[in-house]
Amino acid sequence: MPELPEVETVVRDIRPGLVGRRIASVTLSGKKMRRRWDRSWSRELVGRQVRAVRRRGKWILIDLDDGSCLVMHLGMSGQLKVMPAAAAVESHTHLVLGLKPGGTDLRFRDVRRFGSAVLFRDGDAVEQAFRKAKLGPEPFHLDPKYWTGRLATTDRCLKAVLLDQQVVAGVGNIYADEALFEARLHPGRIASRLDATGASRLRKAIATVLTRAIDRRGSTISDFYYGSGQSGGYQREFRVYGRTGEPCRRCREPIERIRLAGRSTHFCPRCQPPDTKS
DNA sequence: ATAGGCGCCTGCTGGC
DNA sequence: TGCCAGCAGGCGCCTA
Repeated sequence: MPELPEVETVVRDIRPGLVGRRIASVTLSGKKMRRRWDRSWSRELVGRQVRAVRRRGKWILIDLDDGSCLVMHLGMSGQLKVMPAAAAVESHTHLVLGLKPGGTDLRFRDVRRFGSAVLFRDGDAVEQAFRKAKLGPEPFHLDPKYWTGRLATTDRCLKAVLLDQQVVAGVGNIYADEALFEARLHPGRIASRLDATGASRLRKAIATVLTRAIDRRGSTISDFYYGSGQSGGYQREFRVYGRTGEPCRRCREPIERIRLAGRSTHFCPRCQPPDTKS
C-alpha cells in the first residue's frame, strides 16, 4: 500500500506518541516477515528511549538513545500505529513495542508480510545499508543535472525508471502514474529519448504530486488506514490511477490501462502521447 | 552492467 | 453458493 506520502503520514502520526517514550516490552507474532527478526533485538530494545522518528524514501527510521536504529518498511500492506495497550490486538499484528510512560503500544500490522523490521547498531550501519542498496535521492529538490543524467543513460521506459528506488526514492505505482500524467508524458516512452523540457517537467511533476498527496495525508484504498488510524484523501484526486475507462479530467478521453514494468499502468492516450520521434 | 521476470504472502473481486 | 483466476500501493534475487 504505502508510497512516500503514506509513509510520511505514518511518520508524522506516530512521532508524537514515540519521541521521549521508553520501550518496556517487545512482542512478536512469530510469523516470518520479509526479514527474520533476530531474538537479540528484543533484549536490546527493552529499556531504550526513542530519540527521533524519520523517513527515508519508503523506509521508517526510529532512532534510539543508544545510537541504534529500528528500520521498518511497510511493504504492500503494512500499518504502524500507536494505540492504548489495552486495545484488542488485531489479526496480523507481528510486532508490538510496549511504551512507557503512557501505557501505549507501537503496533506493526502487515497482512501480506512483505514488510520488515530490522535493528541496526548505529546510524552509520543504516547509511551503509542504504548505500549498499544504492537507494536514490529524495524526490524533492532533485538535482536537475543528476536527473537528466539518470534519464539519459537508460533505455528503460519512464514508468520503470520512476519505480526504480535507486533513481529516486519513494515513488511507487500510484504516484508514478500520477506524476507522468502531471508531466503529460506517456509512461512507455524511453527515458534516454526524452528531451530536456520533458525531463524537467517530469522532475517537477514528481515533487508536485507527492507534495499534494502529503497535504491530503496520502491515499487510502479499500479502507486501508495507518498511523493514528485516520484515512488519507488523495485517492479522490487521482487523475489516472484506477480510472480505467473513465473520462480524462482534462480532455474527457477515456483513461487506458496497460502493463509496464510488470505493473498496471494508467494514462490518458490524448494528454500523454507516445514518442513522436522515430 | 542492465533489464526483465518471478517469488514472497493474504484477501478481495468478478466470472462461471 | 462455491470455486478459481486474477488482482493488489514493494522489494530482492535470479537469469539472460
